[in-house]
Amino acid sequence: MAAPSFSTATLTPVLIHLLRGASDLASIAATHAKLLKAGFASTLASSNHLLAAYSRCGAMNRARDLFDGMRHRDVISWTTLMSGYAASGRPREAIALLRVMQFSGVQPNVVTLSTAASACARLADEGLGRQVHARAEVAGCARDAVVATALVDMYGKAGRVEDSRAVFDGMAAPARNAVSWGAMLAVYAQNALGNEAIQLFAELRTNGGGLAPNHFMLSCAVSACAGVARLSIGKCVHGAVLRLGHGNNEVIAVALVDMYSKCGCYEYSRKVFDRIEQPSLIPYTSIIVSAAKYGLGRCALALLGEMVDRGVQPNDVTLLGVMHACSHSGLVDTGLQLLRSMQSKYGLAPCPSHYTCAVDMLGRAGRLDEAFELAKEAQIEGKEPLLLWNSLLSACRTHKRLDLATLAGQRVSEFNQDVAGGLVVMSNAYASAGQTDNAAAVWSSMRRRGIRKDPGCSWIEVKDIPYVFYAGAISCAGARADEVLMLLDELECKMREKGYKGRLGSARVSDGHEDDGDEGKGVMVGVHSEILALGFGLLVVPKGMTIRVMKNLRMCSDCHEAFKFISGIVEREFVVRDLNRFHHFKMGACSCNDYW
DNA sequence: TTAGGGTTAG
Repeated sequence: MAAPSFSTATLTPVLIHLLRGASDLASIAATHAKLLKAGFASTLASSNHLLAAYSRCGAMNRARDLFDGMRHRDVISWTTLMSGYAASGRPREAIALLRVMQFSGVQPNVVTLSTAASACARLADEGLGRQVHARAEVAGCARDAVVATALVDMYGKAGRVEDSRAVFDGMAAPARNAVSWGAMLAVYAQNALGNEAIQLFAELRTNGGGLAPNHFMLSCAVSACAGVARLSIGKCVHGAVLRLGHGNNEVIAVALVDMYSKCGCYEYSRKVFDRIEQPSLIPYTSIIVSAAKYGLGRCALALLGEMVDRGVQPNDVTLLGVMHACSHSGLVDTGLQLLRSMQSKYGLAPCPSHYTCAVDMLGRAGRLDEAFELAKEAQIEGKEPLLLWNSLLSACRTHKRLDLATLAGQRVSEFNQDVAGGLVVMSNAYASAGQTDNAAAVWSSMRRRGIRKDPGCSWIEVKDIPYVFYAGAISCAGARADEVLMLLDELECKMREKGYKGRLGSARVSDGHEDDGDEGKGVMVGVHSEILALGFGLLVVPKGMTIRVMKNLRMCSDCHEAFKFISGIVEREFVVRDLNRFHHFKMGACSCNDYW
């Protein structure tokens, strides 16, 4: 019997099959050598297979050499190389190839253009993205499901949400599939437009042609609820997650941990986390960051220990979370130790944000000279030092160290970008020290320079509807506005009897955390937004239920005191989420023990 | 048949 003989015609498919399964450079190179030996390496199809294989394992230099040596290249060769560059973190080179390709007379197809759009998304480059969009229009494929979805994602990553939506709306209904819906949801969620995301998620039911939410859409929906702290909707989505069988999906679980934490329910976060079987880096980081927001420093430290014991390496975000937890629970020296040991213990160099956290921690503990030394030591470049000096400035104000405030204020004013926050703090430092002329000068300089600060606002969700309050503006309470003001008036009297020294509302030099409220139609000019939200909550949230107030800025110390008093007087529990953390008020005290 | 789209911590 004759020995089996393989012709090159049968050998090539075998080798190509080998290439497809190969993920390491060595085996790809070996197959490449065999193809060369068989004399088939230079056919277009084999070369394309080799290109794909090298690209898949990230060997872009090998792929490029091969590509440069090819006698003929078709649209697949070009697209394969583009895709390889985009996937290996070199999206700019991918886009550059698109130009050369067209120059060499090869026309891009839908695959090329979707690859190009996704490369632009990685760059978050709107200008390049628009060029790709225009090419897709010219080629007549801008409404192709994949191209359009990549464009939706691209505009979203570049922060152009309306353009994303226009592309999404321009897709013919049959072209819209689960991926395009998911992409649009992600755009809203990633651009802090949680309410729009929630609305789109609801639209899926009516206009989605029977599409069921998949794990992508669910994680986006949960994350959208987290962003706008919509607890009741978040719980509904959680229900859908369980019903649809995604209870064991780690990505969704992380989104849920984050959502419950941002909605003021740490216990639920913890429950969701505890159900994750082998939590990896991101779940651990997420629960640590949650614990930090609730001032659970020891708990965060325990979680860090647990993850290290399980062989999960923390990263810079994890350690920042632990430092915040230390900061929010008064474990100042433990937090500093962590900063000092992160390089030796975890191989991570401290980032500007770690220094900022440490400086903030020392500043709030009144250790201002140490904070100053650390701030000087931190060799930080770029935008970050603004935050660092700003936080120090704030601490100088609290602890009435005008000597250091002036120094920090100088550093803050060296930054030309986004100075509003810093100037407000500077003005408050003057005001606290009784230098009202200087305080007013800073304000007028801000007005002259057209610098505005985001207005402070607080909101409360009642029966799925968010009510947003601004300082001094009670109109959001609608017909109950007068009742709210009367209630607050009455509460203020009772608080005074119990020793409250602050003022719920009155005309005064702004303490800066809110500055441009209404002129005040009611009796309380200048009353802070969280007080109004609380007053409204006391009227409409049934007794026995916790009142949850969200705020976009840090709570001021006056309001914090007021909330403590009120919780004792009305015997109710309040949870306030401010910019940094949660405060749980109960029986006249706050869970933060006045660290914030 | 070798190339394409969406998710989680800060």
